[in-house]
Formats: sequence, C-alpha cells, structure tokens
Amino acid sequence: MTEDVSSTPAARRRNRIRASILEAAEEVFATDGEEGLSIRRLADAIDYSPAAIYKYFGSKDELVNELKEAFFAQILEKTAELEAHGGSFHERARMCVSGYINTALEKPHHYAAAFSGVRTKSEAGRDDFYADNKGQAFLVLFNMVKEGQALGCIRSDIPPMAAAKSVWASCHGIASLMAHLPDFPNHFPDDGEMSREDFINLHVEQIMRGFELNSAKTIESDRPSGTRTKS
Amino acid sequence: MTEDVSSTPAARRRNRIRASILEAAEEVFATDGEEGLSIRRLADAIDYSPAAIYKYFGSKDELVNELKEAFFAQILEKTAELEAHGGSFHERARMCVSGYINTALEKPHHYAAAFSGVRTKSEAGRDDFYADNKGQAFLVLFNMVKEGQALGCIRSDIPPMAAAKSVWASCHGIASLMAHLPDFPNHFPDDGEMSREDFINLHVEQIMRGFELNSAKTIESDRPSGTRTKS
DNA sequence: CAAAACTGTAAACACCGTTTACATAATAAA
DNA sequence: TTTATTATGTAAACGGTGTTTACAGTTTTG
Repeated sequence: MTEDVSSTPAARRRNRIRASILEAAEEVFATDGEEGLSIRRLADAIDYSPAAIYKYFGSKDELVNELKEAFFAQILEKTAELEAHGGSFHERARMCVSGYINTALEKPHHYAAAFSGVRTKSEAGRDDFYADNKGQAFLVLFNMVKEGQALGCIRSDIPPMAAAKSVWASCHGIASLMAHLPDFPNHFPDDGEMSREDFINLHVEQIMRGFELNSAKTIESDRPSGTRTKS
Repeated sequence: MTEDVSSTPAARRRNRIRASILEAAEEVFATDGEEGLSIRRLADAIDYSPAAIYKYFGSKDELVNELKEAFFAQILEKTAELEAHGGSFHERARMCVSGYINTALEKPHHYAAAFSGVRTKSEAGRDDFYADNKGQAFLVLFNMVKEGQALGCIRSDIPPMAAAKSVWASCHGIASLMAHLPDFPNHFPDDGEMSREDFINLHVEQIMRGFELNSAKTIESDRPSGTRTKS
C-alpha cells in the first residue's frame, strides 16, 4: 500500500529489491506452499544467486514469517473493518467471525502454514503474542465479546478472555479443516451437498448459540458445574 | 497389542523388524515431529543403512502415515469407548467430545502433522475418507448427533451430517491450537490463569449449548435465515 | 582520494529422500 | 541335493534442500 519513501536512493533501491523478493516468494508460496518454496527456486525466479537472498533476509523462516505476517495483516484489517461496520451487535459479530474464516480461506497455504508444527514452549512467560497481527486479530474478537457482554447482548457468566478463545478455537477449526481439505465439507457425494458458504454460516450460528442469554435447559438437567473429568 | 503370528518364520522376522522400525520412528516422531524424523537418523538408531528401510516401507510418507493411522486408531478407540459408556446422553456426548480433544493432545506432533499442509483436491468424488481411522472417529461423532436427535435430546433442525462436522471443526480447533501452542490458552500471565482442563470443559460446554432444544431468542430478533454474506 | 561498507557470486558444507548396482543369505523348485 | 529365485542389506551416487564462507566488484562515506 504505502509507497517506498526512504531517505537515500540506495536504501530505496534496497527496499525495492527486498519487496520484489517477497513478491516472488508470495506467488510461489500461495501456489505451492512452504515446501514448494525453496531459496534456489526463488533465486532463479528473480535472477539472483541463492546467497544473494541472505543479504536481505536472515533465513528462509524470516522471509516466510514476513509472508505470514502480511497475510494476518489482511485478516486483521478485514475483521477490524467488519467490527466497525454498522448493524446490530449480532449482525456485526456474525460478520466479524465469518470474515475471519473467509479471509483465512483466501490463502489456504498461508493459513495452514501459520499453525503448522508444534511451537516450542515460550521460555519467559512474557511472550509477544499480542505483538503480531495474529494476536491483534484475536483482540478484535476479544473486544467484540467484551462489548457484547457490556451491552447485555450475550451471556456474561463466561470470562470474556476464555470466551473469546473458545470462539477463536471454533473459527480456527473450520478454517484449518477447510484449508487442509480443499473440498471440506463435501468430501463425499452423499453428504448433503452443502456449499462452503452455507456450512460456514451454519457453523457461525452454532458458535453464536453458545452465547444466547437465557440458558435454556435441555431435557436432562445435568450441568457439568465443577465436576472434573478424570483424565 | 496383538502378537506377531505369521505363517512362515521369515515373515515373522520381517514383521518384527518392520515393527521395530516403526517403534523407533514413533519415538523420534513423538519427540521431534515429522521434520525431526529423517530416514538417515532413523537408520542410525536401528543400526541399519538408510536404503534398508526402503525394503520395508515404500517411502517416508508411507512410514509416517502408518504412525498417524496408529494414532488415530487410539483416538477412535477412546471416543468409541466413551460413546458406549453409561450415563445420560449429554454426559456421554460431553465425554466423547472432550475425549477426542484430550486424546489428540497426548501426541501433539502426531495431531498437528495429521492436519498440516494443503491436501490436493481428491480427483474422483469417491475419496476414501471414511476408510481410515480419522474418518471412523468422525463417524462416532456423527452417530452421536443422530442418536441425540432421535432421542429428542438436542435440536433436530440441523442436518445431522453438517451438525457433526461443525462439532468436529470446533473440537479440531481447540486441539489444533493446543497442539500448536504448548501453553494455550495461557500464553500470557494476565489471562486469568485457566487450566487446560477447565478451558476444554468450557469449550465443550459452548459446543453443547449450540444444540440446546428450545431456541432461546437473544435480545435482537435477527436470525440470519437465508441471507447470504456477500464474499 | 583512501577507507569502509555494501552487493552479488561461486563453491562448498552438511544435511535430506530416494535409487542404483551389487553383493550375500535364505528360500523354492528341479 | 543342487540349482534357480527371491529376499535382505549395503555403499555410493543423484538431485535436492538451507546456509556459510571467501572473494570480487561497486558504492558510499570520512
């Protein structure tokens, strides 16, 4: 978006090249994912030697992380935009949640890669989770929950942070499955032939129902209360 | 579990070696994940040459898939066991759902690897999704939903297949996040310090609430009906 | 102008999954 | 039993990966 306005021409040239590397990498990544993107292939695409890339990026991970960050900036932008949109709280909440899912699915390889593998446990408690765009996007959800509770639109007997994380988990679940399986939820003919759009709406509706105000009791009156499931 | 009872001694010896390879691979995989498991390292661990492994497995992917399959056999076994357990429908449903999550989290590397990357779109419509243990485990969930609707314990205005997939997505979401982030939902000191167990229970409760019978209307009476979210 | 900093490269290092050619051992067929 | 066949294991190589090093050329700076 923002054009390149650096102090010295040399710095501008450097930023231009850096951006062109990212651009070429973005294209390969979006098509073939992280394992399809190799430094050599990338170097070949931009007519540089493989070693040259290391003048602009410390490692492949650093380069790929920039791609992921840029992608979550898109998600953040979309969700923040939908949160500020007009309409009732429930309309905005639904839009916000389905917006996260739909934007995530615009680049399946990006989204899948962002949650792949097992992260090493953060050593100090102070991890910079809210520093990146992923954390910021979550905060949009969190604020939505807090607002809904303050307005009295949704139930308030759930800690807002935990509630937001539960919502996030449900959103991530459908996004992750759809990114991983290109034809989910229709990987079988006799499934009922539901479109992705309809299924997302159904899923979002299920999430919203978890926040309905009057806790309608089901037939059986067993609530888990503080009972701990023996592990 | 089942001991090695093959026809000929040579076949038994072969199966024994094959199993020992899988055993060594399982250990490395559980500790360091898929990228930490290399054929050379594996060969070194069992005192064989790297090429020898290809006499027992067609490729690394084939070997790793067996590890994943064995893991989802565990998940299937656990969920099926909990489904058959006593108690009310809601108790069993809760146990079944949280059982999936908890068992998935016993081997984070396995679970994360099973849903990593972007699968190529299945060419023929007839994909063997229900053939593997992953599909079988989903069918447990599906049957649970069908049973609940038949018993009148949960709402019936949702197609059972879609409902089961929504539940699965929510379960997968929390399992995926927890497998990926070893200290989710507590990656920040001021989060409220909720234990994983408590958070799982909260999440499961939210999922269950999506199936409550009397659809309590929220303050605003905007239901999405057939309104399509413009993409 | 000289010195320091930057940009790019070829070659190498240490890995990776996999294949090939070739021995050796075990089994099956004559 | 002897021969033929199959199975098991290996060393070496092929093509690939991310990354580093040593070095040349250029550019900026003091």
